[in-house]
Amino acid sequence: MAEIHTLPRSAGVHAAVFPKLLDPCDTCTARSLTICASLAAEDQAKMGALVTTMSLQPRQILFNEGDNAEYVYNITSGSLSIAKSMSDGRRQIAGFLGAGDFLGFNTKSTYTVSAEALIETHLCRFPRLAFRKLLAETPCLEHRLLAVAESEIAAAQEQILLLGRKTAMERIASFLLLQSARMKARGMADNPVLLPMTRAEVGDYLGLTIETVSRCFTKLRKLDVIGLPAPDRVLIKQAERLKALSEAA
Amino acid sequence: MAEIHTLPRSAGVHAAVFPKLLDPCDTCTARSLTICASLAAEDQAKMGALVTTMSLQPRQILFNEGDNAEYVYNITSGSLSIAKSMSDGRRQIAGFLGAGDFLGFNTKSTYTVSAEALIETHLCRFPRLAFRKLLAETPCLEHRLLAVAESEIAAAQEQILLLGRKTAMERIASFLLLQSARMKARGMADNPVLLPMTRAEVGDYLGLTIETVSRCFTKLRKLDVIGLPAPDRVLIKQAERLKALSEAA
DNA sequence: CGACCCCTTGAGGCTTCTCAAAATCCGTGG
DNA sequence: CCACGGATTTTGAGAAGCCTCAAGGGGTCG
Repeated sequence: MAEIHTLPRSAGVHAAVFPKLLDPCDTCTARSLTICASLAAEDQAKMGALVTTMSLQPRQILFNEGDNAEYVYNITSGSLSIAKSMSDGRRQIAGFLGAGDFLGFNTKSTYTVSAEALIETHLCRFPRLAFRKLLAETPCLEHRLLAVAESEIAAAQEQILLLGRKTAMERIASFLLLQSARMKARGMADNPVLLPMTRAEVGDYLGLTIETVSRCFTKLRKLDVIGLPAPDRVLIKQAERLKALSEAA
Repeated sequence: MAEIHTLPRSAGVHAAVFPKLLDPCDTCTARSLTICASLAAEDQAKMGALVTTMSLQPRQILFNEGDNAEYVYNITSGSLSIAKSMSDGRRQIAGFLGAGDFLGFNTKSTYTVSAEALIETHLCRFPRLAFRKLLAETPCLEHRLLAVAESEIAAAQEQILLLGRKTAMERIASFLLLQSARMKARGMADNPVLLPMTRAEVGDYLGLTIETVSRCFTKLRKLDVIGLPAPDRVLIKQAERLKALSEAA
C-alpha cells in the first residue's frame, strides 16, 4: 500500500500542497488575491489536518476508472499515467502527468479515468468535497484551476488530432518533440529526452502497438534523426527533420 | 458575412446570453450567488453594449485556429464543429457543439481550434477580455465554466479512447449512441438520431474516411441494427446490439 | 430536365496489427 | 566478476483492416 502520513500543521500548507495552483495568475484581481490569502490564513489549521502526503511505487494504481472520487491529488515528484480501458483489455492512455500536475478533480462523484504510477511518485491528497468547498470560497484558486483545465483541453485536442489523423511515424515524432518541450518547460535538460514509461505505455498513449513503436524508433535511428543510448533515453540529433516528420504527409 | 446586431439593453442580458452558464450550480454558495446577482445588476447596462448576437450559414467559419481570440461565444441555436487541421489538409474534428454550448474561452490570446457552422446557427458573442474581467469578479460564473471545462475534458478523454483503440465499426456505434444520448440530454427525441453533419464531417470526427463511414452504416443497416430513412436520420432498431458493437473486440 | 453534391459500392494497395522468435537489458546470486 | 533468469525490446513474416482510387446511384435546386 501507499505510504500515507499527515503534514505538520505548522507548514505553509497551501504553498506546499498546491505549488502550481497558487502561482501568480493573471485573472486574479487584487481583491480576489486578498480573499485567497485571508482564507489561507484562517483555514490553515483545518486544512493541515485534511492534507496528507503519500508515495506510490512503479505500476502502483492510485485509483481506477469508476472508483468513488474521494480525493483530489497534486503531484510532488515522479510521474503517472491517466488511462481508460475497455472490457477486453484494450487500454488508451489519455496523458502523462508530472511534478506540479493536478488530478482527480471531478464534478462527478466517480473518477472518469484510472491513474497509475510510472515511477516512484510522491503526491499530496486532499478530500474532494473539502477541496470543492475551499474552491467555492477561493476565487484565485478557481482561476488557476480553470486555466489548468483550459490547457488540458488544448492538450487533449492536440492528442485527438494525433490519434485521428497522424501516421505511426508522425505520432512518434510528435511525441518525442512534445516530451522534449515538456521537460524544457519544467526547467530540465530538453535534449536527451527521458522516457519514464515503457514501450507498451508509449504505444497505449499513441494508439499503437509496442512493435510499431519500436520499429519507428529503429527507423528514426537508422535515418540518424535520433540516437538511442538506452531504451529510455532518446537523443535528438536532427530536431528540424524530426519536426518535419511530425507532420509529413 | 455573419449578421451582427446589438441586443436591446433592457433585456435580461445574462440570462439571454449565457443561459447554460447561469443555471443553478452546486458549487455556488449563497454568498457567491449574491455577488453574482449584484454584479449582474450593476454592470448590466455596460454589458448590454458589449454583447452582440450573430448568425452563421452552413459551412460558414466563425474563427480559425491561430486567429486572434477577440471574442467568446455562446450558441443560441444550431450546431457547429471544432476542428484542427494539418498543413496538407488532413482535418480532425475535436467536437460538435449545439445550443447552450460555449466556445472561444482561452487563456491564450489565439484560438487553438477552428469553428465552423454545420447548419444555420445563432450565437451571442462577448469580447474575450471583458468576459475574463467579468469572470474574475463573478465566482458563480466561474464555477459554472469550470464544471463545463471538466465535462469537456471527460468527453475528450472518451474520444481519445475511441480514436486510439476502437475499430471503425465500434467508432460508428459509439458515435450513434453518443449522439442519441446528447439529444436526450437536450430534451429532444433520442431515437431517430438526427445527424446535422455530412459523412465527411462524421469521418473527420471519428478519424475515418467517408467511404468507411458509409460502409459501416450500410453494414449496420444490413444487420438490422439501425434503419436509414434518410442519410441524415438514423433509426436505432436494436439499442442493445448497437451497444455491444460499440465495444466489441 | 440537367447539373451538382452527397452518398454508396467496388477493387486493389498500404499501413499497421498479430503472432512468433531472437536479442538486449537488469537485477540477483554464485 | 561472471552467470543466470525474467522482463523488455527488437526484428521478422504474414494477415487484416482501413484507405485510395474509381465509378455508379439518389436527392435537390435551378
